[in-house]
Amino acid sequence: MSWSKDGGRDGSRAYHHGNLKEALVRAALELIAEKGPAGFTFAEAARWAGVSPAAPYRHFRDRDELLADVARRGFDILAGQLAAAWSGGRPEPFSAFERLGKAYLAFARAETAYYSAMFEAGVPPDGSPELREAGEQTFAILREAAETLAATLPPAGRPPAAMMALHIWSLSHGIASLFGRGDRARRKLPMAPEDLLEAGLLVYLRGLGLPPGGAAG
Amino acid sequence: MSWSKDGGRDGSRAYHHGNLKEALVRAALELIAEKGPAGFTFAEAARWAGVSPAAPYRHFRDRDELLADVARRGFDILAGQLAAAWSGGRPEPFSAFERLGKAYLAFARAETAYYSAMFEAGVPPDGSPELREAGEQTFAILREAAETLAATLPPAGRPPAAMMALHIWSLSHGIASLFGRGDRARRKLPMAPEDLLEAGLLVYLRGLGLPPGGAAG
DNA sequence: TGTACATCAGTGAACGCGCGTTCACTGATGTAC
DNA sequence: TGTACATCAGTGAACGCGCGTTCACTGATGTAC
Repeated sequence: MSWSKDGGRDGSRAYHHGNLKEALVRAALELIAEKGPAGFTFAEAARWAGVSPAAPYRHFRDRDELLADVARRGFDILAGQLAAAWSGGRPEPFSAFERLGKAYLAFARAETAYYSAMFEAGVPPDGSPELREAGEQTFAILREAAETLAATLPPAGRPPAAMMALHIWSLSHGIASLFGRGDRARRKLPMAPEDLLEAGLLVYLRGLGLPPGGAAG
Repeated sequence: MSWSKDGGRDGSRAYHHGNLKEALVRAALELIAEKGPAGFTFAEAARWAGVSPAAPYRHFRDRDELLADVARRGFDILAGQLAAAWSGGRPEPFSAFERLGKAYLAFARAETAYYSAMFEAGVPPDGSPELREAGEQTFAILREAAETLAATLPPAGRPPAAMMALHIWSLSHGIASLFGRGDRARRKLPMAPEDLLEAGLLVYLRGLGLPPGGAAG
């Protein structure tokens, strides 16, 4: 499918890899998934990509820069999935909001390697402008969703939409980190993480006055 | 204060350290605080404790066992602080519950090294019976608090206390992990994490029918 | 279309370093009598 | 109270290993003319 750039020249490796940067990112993800964010080295990523240990230095200053790039890509992907789940709040904000939370959990489970690079590898959230930007764009989606939902709420005692977004993020993140991850650090839970989140969201939104006319709990 | 076992014999180091296990744990905490759970090695902990690199093997099979012991101790400490904050639900469950949440945040901020050993170092929650037990005892406190609080709630549509406990844990944990930590992986927040948690708890409990007669929001 | 040349993305050998782990050992401590 | 001995908790030297990083290099690619 890809490889069109190198391929064709029988089986021999081309001198230029052609896509080493992407290959290193994929290697990092593979190794993180296998051994956690700690157990991955620059040299090993190079080996995994089939390249000499000096080659990665053409693309990343060091291991940390590679990790930060992985985290940034993770935020881009997460933002995309959240946006798709939210889908402009259609058909109506309440159910779209629930999809949003579940998309967060699904990401944590399916993309554990990204998730731990983003949140648990010690990468500082504003270590690079690109990373900070990607993180903010992700949060912007949550915030927009919260704003749309807030507009359907009784105005009395309604908290700022930004705060609602932070609550939802924190709850989803807590559930994902403790119970929803795809690796061996997951804790056992007597129910599906999605159900735990859904129930929590329902209680929370009821505390805000919802549902006034929406779906019944 | 301590050292009574070795001390007295002028300034020379006694051949036996006397408290090496504790010293290694302290070394691990120091190093985790300084460089994150990834950046700490068995050999460095030995050096930090002023002991030869072979000495730790008398007390821990390997680095992972040391880390798991740090995590276990962390849960013991956290359980103690949560129990103290809850304080049997006195003077009344609602305010005690808020203290509980804040104690969780305080722990994450003040004991960042413990916190990351417990939750972010990749230590599997049931890697050892002691660790699992300590984790369960911690959760038992949350659960007891939730049960006491649940008893004050209107019974209609009240979720199981265990689920309430999980919601509160997840929310607190999410806020602590994202915004409340004491290290450089903390995200910026336009308010105190404690306030974010308090507001979230209030909404959640209102969604459960609280406060019927308790403190006003 | 062909040639010369700059640039780019790799190689592979080399280095110093610190880690994990082992080993035979030794000094200190505790206990039996 | 003193002696002999077992046990315990450390030493320190040694090892093989893989990592991070550098260096001069070289093959492939793109471009000017």
